[in-house]
Amino acid sequence: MPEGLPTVLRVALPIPLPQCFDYLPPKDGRIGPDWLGCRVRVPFGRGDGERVGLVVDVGPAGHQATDLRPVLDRLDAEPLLAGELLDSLRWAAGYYHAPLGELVATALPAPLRAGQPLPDTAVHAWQTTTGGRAAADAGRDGRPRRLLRLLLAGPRDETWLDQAEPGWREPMRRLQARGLVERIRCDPVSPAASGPTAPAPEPTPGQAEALAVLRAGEGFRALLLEGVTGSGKTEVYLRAIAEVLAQGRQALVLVPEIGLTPQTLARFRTRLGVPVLAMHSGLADGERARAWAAMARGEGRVLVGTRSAVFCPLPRAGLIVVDEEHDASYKQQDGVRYHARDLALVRARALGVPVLLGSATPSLESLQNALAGRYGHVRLAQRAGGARPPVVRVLDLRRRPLRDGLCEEALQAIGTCLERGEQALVFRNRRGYAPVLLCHDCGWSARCARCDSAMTVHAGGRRLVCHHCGARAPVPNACPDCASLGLQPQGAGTERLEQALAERFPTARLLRVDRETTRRRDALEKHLASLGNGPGILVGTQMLAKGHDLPNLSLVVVVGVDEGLYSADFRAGEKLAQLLIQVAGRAGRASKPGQVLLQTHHPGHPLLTTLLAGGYPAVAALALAEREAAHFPPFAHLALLRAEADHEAAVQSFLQEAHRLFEAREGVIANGPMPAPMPRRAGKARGQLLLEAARRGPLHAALRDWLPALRALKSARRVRWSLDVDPIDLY
DNA sequence: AGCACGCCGACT
DNA sequence: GTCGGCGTGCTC
Repeated sequence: MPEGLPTVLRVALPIPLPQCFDYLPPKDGRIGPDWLGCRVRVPFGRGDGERVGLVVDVGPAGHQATDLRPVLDRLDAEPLLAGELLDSLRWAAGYYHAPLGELVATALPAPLRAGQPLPDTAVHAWQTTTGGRAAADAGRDGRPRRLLRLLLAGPRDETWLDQAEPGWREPMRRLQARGLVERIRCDPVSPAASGPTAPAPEPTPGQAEALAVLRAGEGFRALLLEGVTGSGKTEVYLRAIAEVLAQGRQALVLVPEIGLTPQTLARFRTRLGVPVLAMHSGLADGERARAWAAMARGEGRVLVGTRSAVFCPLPRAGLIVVDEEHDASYKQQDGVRYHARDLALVRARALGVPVLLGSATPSLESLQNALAGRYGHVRLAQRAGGARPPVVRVLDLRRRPLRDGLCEEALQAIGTCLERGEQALVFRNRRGYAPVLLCHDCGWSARCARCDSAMTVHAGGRRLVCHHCGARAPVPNACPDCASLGLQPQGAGTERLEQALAERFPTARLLRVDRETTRRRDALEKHLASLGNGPGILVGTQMLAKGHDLPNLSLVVVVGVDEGLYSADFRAGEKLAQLLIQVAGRAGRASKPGQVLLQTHHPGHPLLTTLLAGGYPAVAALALAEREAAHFPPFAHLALLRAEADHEAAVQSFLQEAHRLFEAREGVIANGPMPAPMPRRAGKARGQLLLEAARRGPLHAALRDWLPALRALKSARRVRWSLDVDPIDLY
């Protein structure tokens, strides 16, 4: 061993510092390459602070080692995070310019982050004992005896019992106490009983083509599967996953935040015939850790999860699917601001497996990759089962009176729809009663004291609420500026629409779905189930744009299209088109064609005329041409430095100094400081600096040099700042 | 991010 | 005379 350079463990810690930390072997132990990827408990900082970190390197100390401390404990006998996943985390740390320790912390479920052992993932089943088999015919009829009879046919695993016999645990325990049944461990890969599987329908030509493309190659390849609602994208996923399972490999399916419903999971389960693990924010920490561990051990075969599931280990990976790949919920908006779809691509490449990106309205990024030949591209044109696309009409609002946000023509269409015994959906992307409270005499409007935004009128016009900071206030009796009594709620949110529709159609069933009426994930399903298939009206926000099939829905009215037409955000057009297509897709899924009405004051706007004439592909082509001309993504790459502080001056001086530090470079432009679209929010002043580059290389090289200098700035200590690589929203 | 150390205001 | 404000510096 050379002098002065002892072999140390390089440990990544969950701390916002760019470097890793070197530690000596534990007091009595030796270290070797087998430590790589294991968690360790280490002393950290002054006093008796301790942290859990991950060994990411074993080798000679990076610098002269005089003050190194030994690790306290090794927490894993076998590496927890190594190989491809650790490599991908390293890549992500470099790409997002975040500390590796923070990526590791993001990838691990909370219990593992805290140092707990990898949880037990054994699957347990129940079977009868010899005594139990003898006793099955004797005794009274009842629940215990029914359970006993059930087990006579063979052992049943606990997941199966949960579904088939809710509340089975208590009677089963009593049977166990009488020595009639016993609990056994069973092989998780071939569970004792996985229930019946549903037959696969015959694939359509489009589906067959997509599957053929997937089968054609070996190793990594990306396929963009573009298909309208109801064209059978899920069927392609299911078949592709089934093929992967048949080879004994694992599949990861990413879904948007609101897409992970019990129905989705049930569909996967019954078709695939293997346990399907779920991972989403509604899960308890222990459950997440169990799903993660099951995948890590190769026992879990299929994982369906939201954004963070992209960090699950896949030792026997066969396929990654990203459903609704354009969905903004794949972008993490705090901490390490990663994009799960992009990381799915990176991991698929590193794992040497195909990745399937599905959407009715692909992101311009993915579309451009497909057009450039980097991704395969299959369009599923027609809806399965011969259903016809909805008829879209624009309702010109100019010079037409609005009744609480709806024009007479829309109201009549809703009436006709109800008379036919069908359902109508009124879509409005604003909750509350009215977006603005205005004084008709002097022009005053109610604004939030802590944000640069108007307060929304709620509770039928009695309360003011700020949607950005949650501030509440009563609606004043008179205008605070001119004492006029002419205060009027302007515009209509979902609450007002609901009220107006209730007045106009007093006997109709009416259901409002927004964040106020629907807090929990499964509440949406319950609400929709309560509406049933009978005639009725749904009023709601984005939450209604997808999920749950509504076969009797034949009319969609979109209120408030105009806000998206003239937004400052360069992605607004893309987002509006995606939303309109998603919502329109709700209409007429069964045999009858649906109708979609768009209320607008700008019937001639190119986005609307293009959408009507050529659908999403035409809008996307137009938007891509605009982006190329304006040097915006996907034809340029962005990074956004955001800052916020109590005082505007702190934000400004930090961003100015940051800009000054950013030396002129070939191929990278720094713009700003520029005001955030909402310069003050929840009492904090906010600002930003935007970096643009035609190529990623120079941008990342610049960031690598710039960030250490930024961290050293005195003014950086007076603000909260963060870097967002590939920002989705410019604020 | 924590956490400790360090120099200046209103309280027992 | 002290308790405590958060500015600043450091963490293998």
